[in-house]
Amino acid sequence: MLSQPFLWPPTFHNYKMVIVNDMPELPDVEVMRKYLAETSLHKEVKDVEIFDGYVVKEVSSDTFKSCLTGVRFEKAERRGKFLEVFTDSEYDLAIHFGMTGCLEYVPSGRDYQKYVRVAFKFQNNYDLRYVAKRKLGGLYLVENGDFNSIATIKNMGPEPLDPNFTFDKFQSLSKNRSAKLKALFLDQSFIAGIGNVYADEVLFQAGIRPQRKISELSQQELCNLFKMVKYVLKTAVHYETNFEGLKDAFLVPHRNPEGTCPKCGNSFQTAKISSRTSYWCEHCQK
DNA sequence: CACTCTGTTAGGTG
DNA sequence: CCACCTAACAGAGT
Repeated sequence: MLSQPFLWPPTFHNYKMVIVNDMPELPDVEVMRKYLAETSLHKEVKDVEIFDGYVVKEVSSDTFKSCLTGVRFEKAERRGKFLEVFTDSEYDLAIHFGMTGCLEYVPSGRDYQKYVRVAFKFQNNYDLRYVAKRKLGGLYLVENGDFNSIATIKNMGPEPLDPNFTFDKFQSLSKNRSAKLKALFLDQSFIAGIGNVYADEVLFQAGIRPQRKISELSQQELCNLFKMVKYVLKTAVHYETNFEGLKDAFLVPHRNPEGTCPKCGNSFQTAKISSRTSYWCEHCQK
């Protein structure tokens, strides 16, 4: 998503599509949530077209289609990297975008782009289409708002931007954890919604290298790390993950092999940590 | 052709 | 049983 600047910002009212190219994490899913809420609520779903049943999880395509035909989407919430769509029926919908998923709201007659997997066709002759190049995400049918029937959601750690997620909670979660910080932030059962890119960003803003362990941080470092979790995600949501607003102070827009640190100008270090590529600044992160 | 990218989980180890 | 680690998968891009 972050590497598609020419399509930003998404325009809700003339229904320009939201394209997520890569790596939807909490802020990206939040953009998608707003997009769905702006475009797709309170309209009857006349039909559900499933082009690739692989992305429909846990129930058959037929069940999925028949349970959601005739409903209206009433509310869109987010839990970690999941979008939770409440309908006016006993069935609700959860959407995970995997690595490459996105949504587009377009007139029903518009040609299908190559990777449309499912289309919800509304009464007003517009579609909400789930588009995904790689099929790592999926659509889940849940009953009576019980999103905890999805194991990943059930096991999720706290929602980082929830005001109830306080430093005390963060500190107690951090006790007895010996994994590298990078691996810890990738763990959705530790804190929900952070992925490879924003894990690097949080550690960059906190000035802490990804290989370190949470048990060896000073109280001041731990406190700062907690603040940066909130700050980074809040800022990315504020700018709707648009690079322009982030490029002067954030690592993310420069997170590529040629990129340099926006604070000191040095090249980034990269390494595989927890089998994921990490970027960090040797000078700014200790 | 070999290998990259990442979110999630399965499976192994201690 | 849990914390942790690694491999595997999806597939187009390099």
